[in-house]
Amino acid sequence: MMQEAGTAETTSNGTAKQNGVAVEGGLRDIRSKSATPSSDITAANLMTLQQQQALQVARQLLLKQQQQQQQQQQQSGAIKSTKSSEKQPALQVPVSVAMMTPQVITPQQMQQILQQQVLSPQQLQILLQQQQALMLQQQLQDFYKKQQEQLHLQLLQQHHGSKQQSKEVSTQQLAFQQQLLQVQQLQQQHLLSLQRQGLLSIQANHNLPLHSLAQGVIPAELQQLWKEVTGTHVKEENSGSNNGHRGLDLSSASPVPPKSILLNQHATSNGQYGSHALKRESSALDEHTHHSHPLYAHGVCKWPGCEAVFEDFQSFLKHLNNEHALDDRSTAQCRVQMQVVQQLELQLAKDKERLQAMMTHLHVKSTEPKPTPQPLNLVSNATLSKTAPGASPPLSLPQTPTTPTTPLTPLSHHPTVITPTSLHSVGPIRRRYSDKYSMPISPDIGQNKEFYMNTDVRPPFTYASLIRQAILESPERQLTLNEIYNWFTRMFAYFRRNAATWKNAVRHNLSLHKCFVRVENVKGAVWTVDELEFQKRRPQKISGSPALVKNIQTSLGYGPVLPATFQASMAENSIPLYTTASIGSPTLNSLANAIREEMNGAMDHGNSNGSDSSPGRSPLSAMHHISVKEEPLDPEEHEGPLSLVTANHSPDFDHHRDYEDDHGNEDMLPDQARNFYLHPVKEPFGTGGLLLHIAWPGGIETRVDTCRESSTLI
DNA sequence: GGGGTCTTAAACAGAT
DNA sequence: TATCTGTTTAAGACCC
Repeated sequence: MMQEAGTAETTSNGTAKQNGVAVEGGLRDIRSKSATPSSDITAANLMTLQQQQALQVARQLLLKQQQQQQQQQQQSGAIKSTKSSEKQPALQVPVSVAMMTPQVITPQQMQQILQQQVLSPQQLQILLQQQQALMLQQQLQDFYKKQQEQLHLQLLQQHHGSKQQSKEVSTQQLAFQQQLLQVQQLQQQHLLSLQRQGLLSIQANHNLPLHSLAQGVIPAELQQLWKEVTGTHVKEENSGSNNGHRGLDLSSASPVPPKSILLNQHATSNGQYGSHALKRESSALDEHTHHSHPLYAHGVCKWPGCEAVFEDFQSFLKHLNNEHALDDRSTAQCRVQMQVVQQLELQLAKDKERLQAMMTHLHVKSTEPKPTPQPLNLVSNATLSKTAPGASPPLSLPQTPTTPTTPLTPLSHHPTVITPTSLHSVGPIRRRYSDKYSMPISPDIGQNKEFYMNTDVRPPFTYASLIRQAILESPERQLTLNEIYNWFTRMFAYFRRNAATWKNAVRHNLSLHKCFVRVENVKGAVWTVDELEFQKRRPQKISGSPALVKNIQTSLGYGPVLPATFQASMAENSIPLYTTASIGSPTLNSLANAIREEMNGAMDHGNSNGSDSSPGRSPLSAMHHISVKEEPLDPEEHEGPLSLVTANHSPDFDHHRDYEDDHGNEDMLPDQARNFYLHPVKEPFGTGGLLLHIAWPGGIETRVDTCRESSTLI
């Protein structure tokens, strides 16, 4: 145990820390080490180009602002203090210029200038794109117009009121500072309020799949951005630029995102935020009185990147006021946090919309009255008759394969009604393994690879299945123990922590299951999968008992939803049980999905009999509309691009369903098909493919090579 | 309630 | 000696 703990420290890439920064940093490290290329490279490059363009625009605006500011200085005769300007770092000049120039600038320009101060071009590019989506820019413009007019008036008054330039400059600066401070304080109040909301939001959604942000600014990038920002200011502090009075330090006046923008940012995703801002302020004060603070938990300061430990709440408050006071550093941190929250909210809004559409879609489907709920030639009409008409098997967890915000894996038992609650069972909560039995592990991993890689969610597979998958994915179908470890950590964020636990479990499973064979190799001992042994367990117990079915499903990876009738059908048809081995191969293609779909169709029947032995379904089936229809199938009834009537030649298995490839593949199988039978003839350890012979009416056969993802007429 | 499966924890031994 | 690897046992949870 102690040894394993040590292993955890050395093999988890330092991700044992639960704070976001550490975790994300670890993820990034792992990603960079992973040989798997990112699928977002093209999109990322495109985004980078767009961001660079935006950056150029921002820089041009900065130059214009500088030029205009210089011209205005000459015209007004105002003497700027060269001393003060020289003091400011080059990067801060645009900010000061932007704030001090009594010229009206657009909110976009303002924001660009503001952010130019503390963020790198890449960071700025990201932020710029997000800022451009804001809607209350006109209000901001008006706000700043007024502020700048006041500043300008004050400047002129002070300018004419004094004849001594040095004194004039100092007076101007003081006025500027006062005005800026006033504006900043107003903005900061809103900023902190919103930032606090953002923190609460993040804490409340601690298990939010971070991968969901892959489409936008991924957390890792934000964390990196955050680190850079923090690092920048740490350097500034170390260089002594901070005078110790951060709250009043205007030497490097860093503007705060305008409050109107801040409000808008939340209003875009939640219209209640703005209206409740004051309430939250007051509630926050109440919380303070009870020694509860959103930025304080378990004696640790929750300010991003801080994590300072305090013995009591008062110390924390003191720390908060001193270390996180109103200054450019804090505002920059707030901006970053704001972006994080905004991204989360945007992503959440997208996913909510998607979820709503999916639920609506599935609700319509599930409530559609089936013309005839029972297919022909069903083996178990008695069991099927238990299914009420129209009570098609509910789809447990609908998700789109393109955005694995949550895994495409049904983690809960079939809910009668799909509710958001039923969909929120994602998380490290240990699920009963009957769920896992139903997982076709390879397709699921394929569909949810990004999700599992980036989200600390326990994969719904058994250790044995995962080990087998790891070994089968290897080129030589053999891995050392350490390589298996690496596969686990590479493929699943969940296994990047608690290494002592799961590594022990891996070793335990390797030793326990006969299907894992240890082979002495040149480079040491490697583990292989004895597929026959892996499959043998199933026929050994084939006796029609539930245990048999469960074992079959476990071995197949299709779970207990696979009805015994279909197993019997497979046995009769001499369909090798290693069919799924090819499915588990990297060459999985859409036709393998067809096989799964076929099985899922059978599963549907199994589910419809009300048996408790069907708690889960393939995640793919969850994405497809599957329904039982009476033959002949009316093409008009089909909503999907592909209408396939299948009638297994087995007398024990005959069902009809709609089929729609999850990739929209319409030409996979002709809809005139009346009979087809899976005839896998390949060996699973060969090319990893699967040959299927599909017999069509009229003696036409289609041979499908899953390796080549092609089909040819014979 | 019993059997089976799976996870987790732990102890132990041999190899490196 | 420390760590890794592999085996084994036990307990508990869950499902049928």
